[in-house]
Amino acid sequence: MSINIPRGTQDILPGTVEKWQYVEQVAREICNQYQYKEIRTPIFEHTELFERGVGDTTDIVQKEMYTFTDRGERSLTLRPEGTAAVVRSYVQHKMFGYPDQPTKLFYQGPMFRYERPQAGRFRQFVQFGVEAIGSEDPAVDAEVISLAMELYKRLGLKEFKLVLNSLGDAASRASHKEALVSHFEPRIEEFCSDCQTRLKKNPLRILDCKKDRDHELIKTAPSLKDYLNEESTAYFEKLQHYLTTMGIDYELDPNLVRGLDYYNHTAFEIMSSADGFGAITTLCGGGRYNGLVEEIGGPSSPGIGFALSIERLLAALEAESIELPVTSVLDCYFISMGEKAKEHFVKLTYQARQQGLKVEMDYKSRKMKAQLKSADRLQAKYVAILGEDELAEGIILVKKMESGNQEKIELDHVIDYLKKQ
RNA sequence: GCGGUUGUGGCGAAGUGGUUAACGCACCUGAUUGUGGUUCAGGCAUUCGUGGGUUCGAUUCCCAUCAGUCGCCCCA
Repeated sequence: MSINIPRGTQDILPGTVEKWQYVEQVAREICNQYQYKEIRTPIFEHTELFERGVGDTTDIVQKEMYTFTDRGERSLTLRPEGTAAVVRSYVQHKMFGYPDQPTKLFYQGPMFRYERPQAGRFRQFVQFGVEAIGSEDPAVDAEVISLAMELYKRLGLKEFKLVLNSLGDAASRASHKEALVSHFEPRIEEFCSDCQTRLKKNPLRILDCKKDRDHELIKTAPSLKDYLNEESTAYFEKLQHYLTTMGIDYELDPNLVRGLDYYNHTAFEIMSSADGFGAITTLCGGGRYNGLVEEIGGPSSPGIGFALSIERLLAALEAESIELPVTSVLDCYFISMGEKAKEHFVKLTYQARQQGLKVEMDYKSRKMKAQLKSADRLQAKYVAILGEDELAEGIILVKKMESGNQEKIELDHVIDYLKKQ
């Protein structure tokens, strides 16, 4: 029995990998324009980092981490998200002391969560994310959000929307949570079993429940908005003002909550609204985390960032039938008839490639017809045919595939000829 | 962690309790001693995810298990 790929992971094969490369390239271009610099951190960290950074009450930490003990008895964890590690690095390398704050970073790489896979969800998935640490200014929030929106826009996506909310500061959040619990608790048995567990874990989620959405208590529930203090409200309004002046449309959703503990103030999601997209519509999630740097052991530094999944991005492109410009053509396919010609091509393909040409040859001594078929499949612009007769004459037949026109070229001049085309 | 659904060649996909497991695509070979995307002919699964059971006999029935897929929880 052969061994298969682990559950929830995927091989990205030629034919698909080009799409990934294209998306990654566009993301890098945008980051360069926005002046976000790439950071690469390990794919595993001390388990404690995520327990403290992500929050040990979250589902991620409680049941989704790939945690293992190494030979030195250290508890390590395959990173389930990127922000904690970036912040760890920010603190460890004292980036808060760098000139030109905020520190603007981006990362891209695999993340790992032990979950049941489904459409848009994997155990290993690739996130692209940015973090801007060291400034608490709604203009930075606006910049970060606009960066994410720009990526989808540049790739040609149309059916997506920005959803925005403010969670306020920690105090606002806590008092709202308390209010929610005392609002629902007396009659919680009227709600579904999910909501009953939500009451203790994350009461805000009850507002979101699909089953209980018509319950009167949901309509009369205390709104987070009413628990935002003056500062939080002003911050949120300023951000909205900036987005409006940038021409970025958004939708306010008071029930938008992010799953990780570290968020406060700005929370946002970019969601696909394309038909036929799976149940999971979130393409990108992000928000502000003003307490996180301190939590990780650094000086109090406010930050904001987002993470998006390349898998979901590609799925969204697919749902909208958007083709990325990734086709590749071959300059020339070398067709050999006979052993001598093939031997000559071993040298010729090498030389052609040194000259910057993209060429291929046959390695299976197939019939000319089969070789021409390959040339066709590889979208070769030209084909160069060499057999006993040509070798004797010192020439080679160069055929333009599109027109079918064919001419004799001196064997020593093929590369030059091809380069001029 | 829970639930639905599927599992036959490289891919797609029929099928039946019983001597030889359709078909399509792809691929290879030949018709055409050296010219592509057309045509025609031929080739390509000791085998129907895996293990066990029922049976004279199972790819077809039953059980288990694994995997894919979709959904719930939650999230990117």
